Amino acid sequence: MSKSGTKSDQHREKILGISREMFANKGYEATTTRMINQAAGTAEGLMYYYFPHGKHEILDTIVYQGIINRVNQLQFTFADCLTKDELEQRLMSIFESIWLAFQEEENYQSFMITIHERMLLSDDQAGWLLQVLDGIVGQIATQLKTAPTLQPMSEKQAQPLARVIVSIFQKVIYDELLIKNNRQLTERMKDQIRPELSVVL
Amino acid sequence: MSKSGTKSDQHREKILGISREMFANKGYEATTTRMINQAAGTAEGLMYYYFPHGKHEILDTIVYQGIINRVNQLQFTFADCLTKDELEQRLMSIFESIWLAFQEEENYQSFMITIHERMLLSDDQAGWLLQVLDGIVGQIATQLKTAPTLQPMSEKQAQPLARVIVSIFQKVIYDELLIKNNRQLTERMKDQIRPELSVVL
DNA sequence: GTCTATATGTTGATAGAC
DNA sequence: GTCTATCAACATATAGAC
Repeated sequence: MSKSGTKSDQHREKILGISREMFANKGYEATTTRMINQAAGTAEGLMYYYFPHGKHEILDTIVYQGIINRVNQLQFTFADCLTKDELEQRLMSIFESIWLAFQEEENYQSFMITIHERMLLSDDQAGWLLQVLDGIVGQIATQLKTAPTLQPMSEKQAQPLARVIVSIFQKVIYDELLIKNNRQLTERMKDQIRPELSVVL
Repeated sequence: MSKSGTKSDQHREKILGISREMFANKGYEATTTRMINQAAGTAEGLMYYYFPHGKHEILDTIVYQGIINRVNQLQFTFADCLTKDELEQRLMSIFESIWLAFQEEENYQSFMITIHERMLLSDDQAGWLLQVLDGIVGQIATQLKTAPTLQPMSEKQAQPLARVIVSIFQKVIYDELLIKNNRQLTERMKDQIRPELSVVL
C-alpha cells in the first residue's frame, strides 16, 4: 500500500532512508532534524508535513518497517548431508547466510538502531530480533531431526542443539558488530566457529 | 591511588557515580550536564574544575574505571564433579555467578554504556567486555581438561567446548539485558540453559 | 506539497566573585 | 574549591507565503 512512486512519497522515503542511516551511524539523539533535512535535500518545515509528531515518529516508522520486512527467507536442508563433515559444512554456509543478512544495509541499520536506542522502543519493537533468531532455531531443529548423518534425534534433543548452534552464531555476530565494530567476514571468525560446531555435533 | 576521602574527592566521585547511572539509563547524549550537576548537588561550574574537558571526559573516566575494576574474580573447579549431572550443576552455578556479576550495579551500568555508546569509545575501551568473556572461557577450558567425569579431553577439544558453553551463557545475558530489558534471573532462563548444557557435554 | 523565516527553549561551556 | 550569572550556539517545532 502507498508504495506508489509519487513525487511526494519519494520525499517521504528519502527522509526515512537518510534518518535510518544517520540514526544507525551517529545515534538518535546525536542526529538533528536539521542534518536529516539537509542530507535529504528537503526544507525545514517539510518533515513535519510527513511526520507531524516529529523526530520520534520517524524512529518509530523505521523500526516498524524493520519488523514487517524481516520475514525469514532462509531456505536449507540437511537431507543430503551424508557425513558429519558435510553437515558441518552446511552449517557453516548457513552461518554465512545469516552473517550476510545482517550486512544487508537496511537490516544492519535496523539492528544497530534496535540495540542502541532500545530505551526509546517498546518491548514489541525490539522483539523482532528475538523472533528472527528463534525462527532460525526452529528451522535448524526441524532439519536436525531428519538429518541422515546423526543418530536419530529425539524432539527433546534437536531443539536444545539447534539453540546451541544459533548461540554460537549469535555470539560471533554480536561480538563483531557491537564490540569490535567489524563488518567483514574473516577467516578468523570461520576458523573459530568450525571447531565449535564440530564439538557439539 | 587518590582514593582518600577528601571532601573534594567526594564531589568528584559523586559526579562520576551520578553520571554513570544517568548515562546507562538515559544515554550519553540525552543526559545533560545540568541534570548531572543537579542530581549530584553541585554547582554548574564545578564540573569543569574536576573534568576540564567537559562531559566527554566524564564518559572516558567512567569507562576506564570499568576496565581496571573488572579483573576476573571467578573461582571454581570441576575436580569434585564425579557425574555428568554434577558437572552440569556446577556449570549452572557458574552461570548464576556470571549473571550476578552483570547485575552488580556498577558492572551493569558499565556494560550498558559500553554497548550503547560504542561509537563514542575506542576499540580499547570497548574491548574489556571481550576480555572478560575470554577470561571465563580460559578458566572453563582449564577445568574441563581435568574433569574426572568426561573422557580425557584433549587441548584441542576443551577450548572449543568452553567457547560453546560461554556462548550459551552470553546469548541469554545479551538477550535479557539488551532486548528484553530484564534483570531478574528467572526459572525460565535456567530451564532453557540446562538442556543446552546437557546436549553438549 | 514545498518553501522561508522565526519562535522558544535548552545545550555545553566560560568568566569571575568569593 | 565552590559558587552565580551568563554567553553563543543549537535544538525542535511552528507560522504562514507560495
